[in-house]
Amino acid sequence: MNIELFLSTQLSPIINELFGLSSTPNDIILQKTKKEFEGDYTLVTFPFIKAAKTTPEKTGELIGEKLILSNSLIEKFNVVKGFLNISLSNNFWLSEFKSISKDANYGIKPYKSSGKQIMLEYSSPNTNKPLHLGHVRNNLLGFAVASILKTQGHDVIKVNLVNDRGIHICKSMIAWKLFGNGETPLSSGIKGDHLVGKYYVEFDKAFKKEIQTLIANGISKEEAERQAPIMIKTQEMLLKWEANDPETIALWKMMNSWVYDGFQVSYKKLGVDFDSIYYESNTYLLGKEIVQEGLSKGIFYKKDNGSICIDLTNDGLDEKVVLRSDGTSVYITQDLGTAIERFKEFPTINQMIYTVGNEQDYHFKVLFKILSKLGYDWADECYHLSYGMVELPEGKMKSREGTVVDADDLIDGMVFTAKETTEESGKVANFNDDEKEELYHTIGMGALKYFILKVDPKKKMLFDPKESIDLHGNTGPFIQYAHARIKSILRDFNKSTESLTISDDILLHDKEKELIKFQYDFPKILEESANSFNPAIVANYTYELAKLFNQFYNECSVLKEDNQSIKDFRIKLIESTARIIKNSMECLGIKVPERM
RNA sequence: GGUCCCGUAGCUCAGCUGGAUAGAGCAACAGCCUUCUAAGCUGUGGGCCAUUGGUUCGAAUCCAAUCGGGAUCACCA
Repeated sequence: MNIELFLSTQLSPIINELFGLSSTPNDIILQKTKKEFEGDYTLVTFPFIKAAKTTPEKTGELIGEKLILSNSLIEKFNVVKGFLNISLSNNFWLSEFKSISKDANYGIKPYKSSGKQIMLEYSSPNTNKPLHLGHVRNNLLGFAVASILKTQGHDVIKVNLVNDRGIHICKSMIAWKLFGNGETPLSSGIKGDHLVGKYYVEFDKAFKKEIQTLIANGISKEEAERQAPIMIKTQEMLLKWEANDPETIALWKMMNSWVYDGFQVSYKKLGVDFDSIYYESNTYLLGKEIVQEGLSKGIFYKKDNGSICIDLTNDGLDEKVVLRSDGTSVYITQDLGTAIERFKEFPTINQMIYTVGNEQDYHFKVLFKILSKLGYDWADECYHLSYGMVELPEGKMKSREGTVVDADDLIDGMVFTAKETTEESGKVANFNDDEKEELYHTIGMGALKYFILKVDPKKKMLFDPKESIDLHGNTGPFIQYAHARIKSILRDFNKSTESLTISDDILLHDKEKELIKFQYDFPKILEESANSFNPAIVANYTYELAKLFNQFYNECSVLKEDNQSIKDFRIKLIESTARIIKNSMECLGIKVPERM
């Protein structure tokens, strides 16, 4: 039952009758009663006191007295200033719980039941360096949002557009050629993406050195950046690549394959996956015809120097080049082409989501605006899932300067911390080695994923490498622990929970009632989280649920409860708590252990 | 300079479609394991919600200005 709707349907006629108003149930806004007051839902009566021509207290009393007579589910009320606190009956909550308990997928709509198909792009790494903490946020966010959208019955297609070509890729290639001495992942024992990343840094070092030499010879900084021999060689390499030079292509393929092998390992550790992977080397020429189309429609115009532009100044944006004067593509050219191509390839998709950092907010504004001007009505269905940067105490991470938190190091470090803490606790004595390894990974990744996903994606977040990610308090392992505790009780119970029935005459303990009320909210939480593309809502909800369980656990015994019907009910209650914890953590890509 | 985002406890974050005395966690301090897993529970201290105005019965929340931080405005991606 939708409780708010039920209550406002009761309330609306009462208010109309009492005060001569003409409200509809939709106008009646209820909120959950704050913990420190008695009640389940609260109506704020301030808006009615003018019509009621009396005090807020009296207004609440008048409404409350009528309300309580209207339906037996409404048990009692109290008034504090302008707040009418309404309590629903014990039986009402019990019967709500019965339907929650019965539904193994409570809150989760059947897959593909909405009829909506959504393509979600995320990850989209460059193949010149390993993944760092910023990419980790992108990957976890994209994966989580996709999972959450699935709970709403949407068909979600996860895609990865790999940035595998361009001048930055050539930088690693040229540095390897110059300084690598044939080093390979096999010969060096270095993970492929890290090896390529090493040469990306090498390039930057050599480049800077050359610039300094040139500047010492009296050349300006800008000129030096252009004249640096290694930069010239890199540009030549890019031209060769575009001309399909066999030797260059072979080098490019070899180094990229190293990177893919490396990424594969990292993706597996992160637990993310894709339905399809695109490569920019296949798509970078897309979009040129679109430019011609826009030109003939008069949406774009050619400047004197031959470049093609669009004027967006009337839309609060600037003039934007969509094709260079030499006829080559810019970044937005291929994004236009890729978008149009995707809607051709998947004519049934209703929405396209791009998981990309907020430093590209402007780019996506321009992209969607241009698509709209070109007459593609689905442009309105394109959404930039923009997330804040991960910053270190000293500021932004920079790959070239090596001031990044490496993804693999971070993951391995978390798993190690989990191992240390677990071993210290002495709780894994009867685990075999495989089970131990799996548990350490589950806990370590749970801590890392939760740490990242609990913060609002839109906001930038701070990570201090000196302070390791916590395993206590508002953390992933806290939630995992609550789950493991429940599973431990259910194991000790050692009977099927299937046949247990929930009695109608149980007087609910405060914590039991809170747990039911909280579980009742789960579908709305998923919906809200999906609508706002915000996994943090699910994360924080799950933490609150786990905390509530811990409080319950502390105050109420399950297995040692003498009253059989209360005991059965509690078994059902914790079972459904565990299920919701598991399902919501799954939305975040976090596993929950059976024991820890 | 234009545009956009952000300033909440010492630190990391919730709360922001306006509502009651602004919440968690970490860190600090004090309690709770012969009782279903103490990665837990309970309590204490800690706040001019950046500042100033405005709208409102009511503002951390909405509006404006100011100060502070960041991003972006490439024929880079």
